[in-house]
Amino acid sequence: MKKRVRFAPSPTGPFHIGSARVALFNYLFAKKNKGDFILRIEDTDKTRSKREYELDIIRSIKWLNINYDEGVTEESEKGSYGPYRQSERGEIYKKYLQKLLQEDKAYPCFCSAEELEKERKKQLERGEAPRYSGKCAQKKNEKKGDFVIRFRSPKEESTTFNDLIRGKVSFDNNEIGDFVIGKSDFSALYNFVVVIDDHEMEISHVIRGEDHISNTPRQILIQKALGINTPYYAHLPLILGPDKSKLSKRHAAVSVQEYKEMGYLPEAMINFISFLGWNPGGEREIYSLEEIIEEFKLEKCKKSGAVFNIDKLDSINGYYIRQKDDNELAEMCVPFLTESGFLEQKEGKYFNSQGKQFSLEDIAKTVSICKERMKNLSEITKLADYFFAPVDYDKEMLRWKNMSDEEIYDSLKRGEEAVLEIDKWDMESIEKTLIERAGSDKGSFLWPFRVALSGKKASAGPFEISWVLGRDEVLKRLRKAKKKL
RNA sequence: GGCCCCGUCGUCUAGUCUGGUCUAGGACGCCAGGUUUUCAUUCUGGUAACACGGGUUCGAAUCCCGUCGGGGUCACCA
Repeated sequence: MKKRVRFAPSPTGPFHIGSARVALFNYLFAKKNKGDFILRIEDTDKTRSKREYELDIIRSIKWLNINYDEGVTEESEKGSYGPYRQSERGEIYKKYLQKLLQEDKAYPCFCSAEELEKERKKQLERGEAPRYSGKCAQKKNEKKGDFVIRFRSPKEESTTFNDLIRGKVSFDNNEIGDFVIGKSDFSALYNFVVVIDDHEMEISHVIRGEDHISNTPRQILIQKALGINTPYYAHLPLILGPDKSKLSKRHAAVSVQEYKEMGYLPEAMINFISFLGWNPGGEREIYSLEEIIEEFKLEKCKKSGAVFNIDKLDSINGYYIRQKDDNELAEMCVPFLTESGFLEQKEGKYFNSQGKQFSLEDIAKTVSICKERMKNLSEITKLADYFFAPVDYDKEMLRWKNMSDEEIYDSLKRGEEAVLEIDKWDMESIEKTLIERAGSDKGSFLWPFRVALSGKKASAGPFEISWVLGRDEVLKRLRKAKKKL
């Protein structure tokens, strides 16, 4: 039988990194097993669901290069099991809800919310699992006002399923109680719609977060009542914050969009996230998406949660940045440079605030000498500011060790002469000439030179900066530095 | 609190199923050193863990039991 999996997020907020991982694992499983991956939008909660969040989900998944075979797209939807939005599947749920009602496997409950809340509190105080008393379970055809539809769950025995990651998981049926599956207008609730959709969409494996474990017996009970098959279940461990609780906004940035904006590369995110709670075994840690698919096995998933370690992400991201082709990297950096005001894009050309024009090639050169210092794309603005804007710095920064002002001035002057001597403006000639001129005391020559160009204590090297800046600009900056003394 | 799940360096993990090759390996971080004008890159070395207690066994990180610890979940949300 063909394996079919789904990722079923609710569009109730910015797309979460934890959700992204669930989506990824479903995708990996589908690809590895030549199955189908479906994106279903769980928007039964009309008040909280928003179209903008739905778009955020779709775009984020796309940005990560996770493709799905069926489901909601930006424009419409694809696949033959639709509609893929639960808000559009009301009639389907109604049919099943009525069936259960007719067979007396579910019943209307007229208890008021206040009543229920009181009961719940009491149970909680007594240290019991709150569950419905069953007050309306026996009353027939009471017809006054709104009601909810409760599932008549068995009071004896237990429900057990074989989790593909955790093994046997068992729940006492008596702990479950008669839970609500729908309302008087025949709109259906989560535990019910999931079962119906997974069945109708012929989902074979449900791969989701550990937080759904306790919903699983309820869903299995509904499947039994309906006489439909139970899919395989696999519950992934959660992504944790530094305090080991579920990763949330108070720990770190949690939306995929935020990571994109900070300048993390999708391939780095994928590599990092897939190795949270999963590992192919062995010592290699850098894998492309294709390689991860090739290695992917559900059984290799860990059972325990994994702390989201931003340092590790940074290190992986830095690695991917260093591997990137300069031109490609330049294009990826442009949005960050324009966003922060260093460059302005006009008719496909780039200008700095002084009106100086930069070609993409210029930017690529700049990026090429900064990239080994970048942990993420946004850092280009701090690392390369002196290429796009005038430098300003304190005179003292020019001082190498105990040099006197005169020595610094002399050093700068020698630099100027050297620059004039360089015949061919390429990296080798620049380096060769400057090194020759530096003599044995490289620091006292190279440090003031470099600071004059970059205005920074830490930056790329003087040869590299010179190469990118060009002779005229280098001369200009050296002269400007001399005037400070 | 009830129920469910989990427990190898600070963190991500390999090893656990199929006990011995594990005086527990790798990565990130951190520390020290080499290269280097600076920072970064890179290279070398170091730091640091089988939660605890009982068993079973010639032998346990690996199997069993218990304890402790952590997390998840208990809606007319999903």
